[in-house]
Amino acid sequence: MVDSKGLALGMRPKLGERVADQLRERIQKGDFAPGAQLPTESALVEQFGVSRTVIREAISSLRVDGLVKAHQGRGVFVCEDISQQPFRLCSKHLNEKDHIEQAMELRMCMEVSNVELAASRRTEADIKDMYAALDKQHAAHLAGELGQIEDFQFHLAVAAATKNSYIADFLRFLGPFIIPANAMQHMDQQKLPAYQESLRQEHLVIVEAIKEGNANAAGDGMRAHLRRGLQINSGERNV
Amino acid sequence: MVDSKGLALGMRPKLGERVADQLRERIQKGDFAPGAQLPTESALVEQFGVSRTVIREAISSLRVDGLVKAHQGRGVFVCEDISQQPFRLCSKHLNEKDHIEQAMELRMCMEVSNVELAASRRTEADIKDMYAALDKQHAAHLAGELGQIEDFQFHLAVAAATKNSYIADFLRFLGPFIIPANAMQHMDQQKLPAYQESLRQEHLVIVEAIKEGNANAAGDGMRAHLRRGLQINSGERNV
DNA sequence: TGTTGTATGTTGTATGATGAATCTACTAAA
DNA sequence: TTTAGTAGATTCATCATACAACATACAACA
Repeated sequence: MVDSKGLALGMRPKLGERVADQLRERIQKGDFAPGAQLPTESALVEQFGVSRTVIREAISSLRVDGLVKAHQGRGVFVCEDISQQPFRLCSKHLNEKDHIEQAMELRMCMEVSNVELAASRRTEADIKDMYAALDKQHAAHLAGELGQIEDFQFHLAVAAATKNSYIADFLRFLGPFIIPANAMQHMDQQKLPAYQESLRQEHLVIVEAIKEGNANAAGDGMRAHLRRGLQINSGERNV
Repeated sequence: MVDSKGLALGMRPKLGERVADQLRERIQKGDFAPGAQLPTESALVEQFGVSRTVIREAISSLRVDGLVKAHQGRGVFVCEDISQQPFRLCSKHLNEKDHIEQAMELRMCMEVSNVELAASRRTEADIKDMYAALDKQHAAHLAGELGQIEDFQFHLAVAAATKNSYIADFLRFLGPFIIPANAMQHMDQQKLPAYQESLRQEHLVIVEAIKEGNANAAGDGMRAHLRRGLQINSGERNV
């Protein structure tokens, strides 16, 4: 213990997180090699001057992150392969604009290839799902809504046609980063219907290409579709 | 409390994880809507019949996963946007073969598009980095090593040339899923040098295309390169 | 030699208490 | 009535302690 109030650490945010960050850092710096045992909880209690509750909270974080593995009766060990570490799009180091642009670009990379795969593997049911999503989006547009959710559902239907669950999962993961970036909500109300109609046409081009099994055309369509969305978002708000 | 031994839950793995899984399920099922408050710790203690320690451990997991946010003095709330949820390739539902294939395919989708971006944005320094990685790989081959790490370094250098940190991060994330899948370690020692030389040629084709800014050629080269790796891994072990 | 018991150390779980942040309801003043 | 302020209740954060479950090493024994 450092003092009666508590803290060798500063304590602004939760103590457990601060301890977790420090341990994470030491692990990634190689201070604790893969496979090595971390100091015991009681040792960490002394080192950090916090209670065992906090230490356990910190180690719990590292465990969820797949960085360490705890064994009852033995100790806590750094994972040999950190392959279980999750992927995050942390926007800490980037400003909002770059964050959205890079996330969109990541999505574009994925989807252009996806749609090519989808074109070679789609079934009749997949095509039907895509049209169904487009119909729902159209209905949303007619109802005066933006239809962003339905738009995304279409892209998910394309991803599903790849028959690769990881691809669909990844697009689902990217979803929340993309949807709020859509510039439609800032768009001139006058121009909205025309924009929505052009969206629909782009989508239809993509579906047709997938239906025909034309991977190149599908890829080109998707690239053009997303690139236009990217441009609208990045430079031309309120045009 | 259910009985003196402790368990309304079964308890084989850690109690905290079981509670966390149940809560996660209820959240994703919509039982607790986004923004809604979870039952208080003491309420959960009664519901699950476990101690506060376990409940807090479970909530800690959900917090690290970005599913909930705890506020001192107010309660624990389901996140409005779950956009902070990390992405994982969990192989639970897939057998090992499908897992590797789908992960490889995900990588292929990414890299084919990456390399096209890289071809349009690369600087002299990027090209230099790529050649440096290839040289190291060649040296490793000559030293009788597999050079898988160096191989991956080359691909990271390509990703870096996109100037999009998320793309590079994502490839780094995929790395551990890919590297152990490489079939080189199962390959006939006689054929290894020839295989390594062909790898080198494929890599060189890609670099040349990037250098010339030829996105199509770079994409084709990468696609061919990775597709061959996929085939070797999937069907032709120990040939 | 091979097996069993025991001691010790580690994480997992339970429990009670205190502190800090927040919310609610009530009171007092304008 | 409206507003500001205060007191109390609620809730999570942290601390401290104790015991249970498990792993390991080693001594005791057949």
